[in-house]
Amino acid sequence: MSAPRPPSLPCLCASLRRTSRKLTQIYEEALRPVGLRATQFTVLQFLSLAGEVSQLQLGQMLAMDSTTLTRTLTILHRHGWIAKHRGKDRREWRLGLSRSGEKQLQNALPYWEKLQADLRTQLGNQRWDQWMQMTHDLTTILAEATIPN
Amino acid sequence: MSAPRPPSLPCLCASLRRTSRKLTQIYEEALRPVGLRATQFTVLQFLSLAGEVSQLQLGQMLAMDSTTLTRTLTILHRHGWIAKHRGKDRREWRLGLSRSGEKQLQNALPYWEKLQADLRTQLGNQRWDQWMQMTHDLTTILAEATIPN
DNA sequence: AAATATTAGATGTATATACATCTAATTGGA
DNA sequence: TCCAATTAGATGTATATACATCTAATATTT
Repeated sequence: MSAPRPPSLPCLCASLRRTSRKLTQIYEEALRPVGLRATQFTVLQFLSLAGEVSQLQLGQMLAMDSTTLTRTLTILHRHGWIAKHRGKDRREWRLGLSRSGEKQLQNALPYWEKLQADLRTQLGNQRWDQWMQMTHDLTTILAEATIPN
Repeated sequence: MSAPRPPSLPCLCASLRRTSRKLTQIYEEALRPVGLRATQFTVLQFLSLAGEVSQLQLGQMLAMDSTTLTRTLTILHRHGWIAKHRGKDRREWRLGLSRSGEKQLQNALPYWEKLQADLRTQLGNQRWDQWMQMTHDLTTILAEATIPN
């Protein structure tokens, strides 16, 4: 028995969150063998690409509240995957990947790359590219938008 | 000082989740006056539109694990917004809105409608419609997709 | 420089989310 | 009918997420 087709939802937030849940389930299944959750993989990969940043900067770039990052970083640090030291401003953390964190990211990358490739095939190049572009665009627009009260 | 532009992310999941976080923050701010979280509003609105469904069906249509719904429904029921009774199959719940739940949804709708309208303006009709379509489409594709191991 | 305001991150709390496992009810077979 | 297998939802646990509030450090004002 196949699942019923998902109904369309009138709320953009509801519709996007539903897609996000579904996609996250798929990515987390793929990353389960390496023991990374979607958010954890995202932080590791981002630090690898962006180099050293503060917690606040990391939060801004991922549209994640800084206090949310406190919890995520605690988990990653507990595993030994994060290198952190105080900045010139001693309130802030300068964050990067530890040696072990680089290693863990390398462990995860093959699973991630395979899934990305499989999804690209499923969606077709055009739709895949459109999604990559549109998610980035909307994030940018929302970051700059002034929503009236 | 304006926030730095969000960098593009190579991971579809990361990019979509970032958009989802940002959009959720905006919707939750708009719904705060009525005391509803995004997920809670979604469930109330969905039940209003779909009528009586079981917990499992609700979960399938929202791409939400049934055990996640147990927690969300507990909260909504505590507020008195959910009507539930056992189905012919006595393991399942038949779920609907209570009188008070209808009322609460009505309270929320003006805030939701205003935000939807404001966002439609910000994005432009074309991009808005594209988003409504693409989120629905991707959810459908992912629900039917067979991702290789 | 001293007092005040602001800022970075931590902590308390509530909800969101899903997996593993459990219980109770139902279904399918022998 | 009786038993095994399946199924709906509940519960335990871990993480994700953000707001309100707190502390310590920095920046601003007088």
